[in-house]
Formats: sequence, structure tokens, C-alpha cells
Amino acid sequence: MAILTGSCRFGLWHVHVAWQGDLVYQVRFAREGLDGPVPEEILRYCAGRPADLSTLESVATAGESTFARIYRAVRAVPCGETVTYGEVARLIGTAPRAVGSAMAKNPTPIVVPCHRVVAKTDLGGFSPDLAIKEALLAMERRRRVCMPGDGRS
DNA sequence: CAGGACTCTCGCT
DNA sequence: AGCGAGAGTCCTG
Repeated sequence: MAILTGSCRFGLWHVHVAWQGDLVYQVRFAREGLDGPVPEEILRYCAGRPADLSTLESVATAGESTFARIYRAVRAVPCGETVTYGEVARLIGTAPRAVGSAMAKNPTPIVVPCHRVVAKTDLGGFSPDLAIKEALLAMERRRRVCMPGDGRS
């Protein structure tokens, strides 16, 4: 079974996903769409419908590297809530800056909800566009996209 | 060795 | 209080 690629819509953006079964290899935001399938839970999430992202796995969380531990910690953040870079850092015994680096290089946003990690005094960053982070957080706060499994890993 | 999606502490308004 | 500068910090390419 080969790796599948496809995209779905989130607001003005298209969410490109490379995946296979429950395992997600890459997620990224782009201006243009991409023909092909997307995991059901991501489809539901982007549509603002109840979704349980914990049923998916990300390649980013595998292993014992610092980044992998950071990604696992971030996956444990409940839907609709946020933590700071510093809190994540203290949780796994590293520096805030390292958490920032990990988020910036996160290969699978949404599956690893890096948008729930904010700076202590402001929203922090998000690429390719901070507006996406705001939109994701706003959606999680007002809609009922959260499911039991989300936040536990 | 350089450079981040940070945070703290200080010193000034 | 609120804001800006500087140093500390840790990981990756």
C-alpha cells in the first residue's frame, strides 16, 4: 500500500496530507488544492465537525529524541485549550526555545496540535500564516470539534 | 557555529 | 504598570 496524498479545505486554505492508514507523514497548508483522499478524522476536523484526532499517529512522535518528546507532550494538550512554550519545555525538561524550534519544524500540524502552543505574552508564531493559528483556536473554542480521545495520548 | 514560532530580569518611562 | 534591550537556554542543520 503506497502513501496517499490529498487535501481538504480549511477556510481560505487547503490542507495537504500525506498518509497511510492511521499514520500521517506530513501535513501542510497551501493556497491550492490537491486531488486525493484525506483521513476521515482530518476531514471532519477541518469541516468543524466532531473529530477524534487521537486515532491518528504522526511520524513526528516516534523515537526518544527531544523533538519527539515535545511532539508527544503537545499531543496531550486538550482540544480548545492552550499551553505556553515554556510550560511544554518544563514538562519535558528542556528550554522554551527548543520547543519553538520543534513547532516551527513540526511536519504534521493538526495531528500534532502545534497551534495550541502559544507564547507567554502573545500568540507566538505559525507558518505559513498566523491567521491559520487564530482560526484553528477560534474554531476549537466555539465549535464542538472535541472528542473524548483528543488530548490523551 | 549560527540561528530560532521563548522567557526572565532590569532599567526607564 | 508597560515597554524595550540583553542575556540565558537547548536543539538542529
